[in-house]
Amino acid sequence: MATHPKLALARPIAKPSVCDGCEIRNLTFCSVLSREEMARIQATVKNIEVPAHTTLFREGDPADHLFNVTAGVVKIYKLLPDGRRQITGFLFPGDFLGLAYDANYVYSAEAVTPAALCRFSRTKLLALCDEMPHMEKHISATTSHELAAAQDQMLLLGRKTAQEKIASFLLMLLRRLRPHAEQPPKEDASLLSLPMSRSDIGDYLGLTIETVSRTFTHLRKKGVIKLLDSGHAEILDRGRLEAMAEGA
Amino acid sequence: MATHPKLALARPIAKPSVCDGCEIRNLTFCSVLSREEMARIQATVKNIEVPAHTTLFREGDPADHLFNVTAGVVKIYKLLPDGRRQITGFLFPGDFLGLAYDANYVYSAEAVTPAALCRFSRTKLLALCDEMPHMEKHISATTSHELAAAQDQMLLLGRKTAQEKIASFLLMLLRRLRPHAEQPPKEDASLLSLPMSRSDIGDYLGLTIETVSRTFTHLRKKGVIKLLDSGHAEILDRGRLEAMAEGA
DNA sequence: CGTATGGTTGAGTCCGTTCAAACTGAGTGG
DNA sequence: CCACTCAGTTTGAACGGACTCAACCATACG
Repeated sequence: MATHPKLALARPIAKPSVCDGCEIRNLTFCSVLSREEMARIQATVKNIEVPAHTTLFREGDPADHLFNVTAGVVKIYKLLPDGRRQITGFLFPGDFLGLAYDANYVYSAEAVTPAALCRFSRTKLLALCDEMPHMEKHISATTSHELAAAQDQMLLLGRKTAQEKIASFLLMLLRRLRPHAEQPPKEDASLLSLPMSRSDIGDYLGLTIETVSRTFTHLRKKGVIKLLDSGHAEILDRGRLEAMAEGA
Repeated sequence: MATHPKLALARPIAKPSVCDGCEIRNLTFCSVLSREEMARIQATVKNIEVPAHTTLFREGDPADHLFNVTAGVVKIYKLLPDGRRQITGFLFPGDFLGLAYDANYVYSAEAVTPAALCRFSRTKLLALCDEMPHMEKHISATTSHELAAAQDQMLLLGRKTAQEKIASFLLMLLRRLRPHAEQPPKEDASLLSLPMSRSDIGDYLGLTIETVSRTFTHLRKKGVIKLLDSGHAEILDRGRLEAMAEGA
């Protein structure tokens, strides 16, 4: 699969004040923090960069850390004993990561592309939450949001056809992934990068790789999308795709 | 389907101090409230009782209220335009209900059995959250819990077979539904009431009613469960069922 | 180049669906 | 008390969408 070597270097981390130059700060709970509060957070944070396919943690591991994705794409997933896998989410810059039930992670996390993350000590961040209720509020709003998204995904997994699933997936990516880079809508905003493998897409949508591939070609033949290469697509008829996603 | 006429009357509501006698208080955020805080909450709460199949609210409705289920079973679900339905959860006494994205419900809710609920004004409860951080913390912990459950359900919907789905479902009910009434484990704790219709079970598991029915009989013929009537079952071999639920 | 990995395409199969009919049990009214 | 209805459930037979198995193709890499 086409990797994205530039991504890992796209956001050089300035050592002295990591968070000041943070381009995705306004997407996270950091956006509600004052200057002093940011300083306290920064004392507990570590910026990490990982190559693609790095496992960040596994389901069942002690949940020592929480993360914010700052660059790249991360997937979270659960496994059945025989290896069947369900990807429960793709995470993009600004997304929060590390939900734990009591003290252990309830899912595994792996970098899809080269990725950068802010790593927090779980206990320290939770302690800071007690002192900064507005931050806690932001996090809990995020969790509610994720729960709503999870329910949408349940509808998709339980009741949509392969074609509807793929259409929904492409639209989700279009919403979440700013087209290619952070350039303004110069080029048509319908260009879409598919950083994850067909296998990942299948495990996210409850399909096999073959069905994913066939459905892509089917949409291509219908003239709804254009496949540039396996990692890039263009949405030719967004309205049609939106209709398909809801089964119309 | 067999309704449960006794349920609606099972918890007589004493007008003067509704919450004092609340049997499920320790299951909700009320458990962390002091006496004075309870009094403030009580001023905003209304106890409602509804017959089976009452719609509490619909997806898209203005989210004016939040609810705690105090008796009975409630289902929450989402619909596709053509009527396909995904039930995203069954709620039991103690469960919290009413997640809203901005100001509108993101799912519909309907009583499965006769049910009783505490109804809160959303704005008032959110205001009280600001003053009672421990209550807010409890609610947000609940939301995290629900998110973890939602991810389990995604694994089920995306990757499990019909048999594994039904096995998982029965075990979920066994965990959530105290066998029959609130009597201590006098009778064997493997008795299970199935208050929802086959259609509800199907829409919860991403199956048709026929497949649900067939899978039940299949499990019966295997000797894993016993079907008393369409609304009651007995788990004969829990270990086997647990193995089946995970695909072993 | 040859090899490897991931993606596409084809053929055949199967699990769950669809369509259809029979059954069950609760409620109703003669 | 029984006949009748009706909604929900069960069972049967046939179908089909997605899966499995397998071959082929494209791009990356040593």
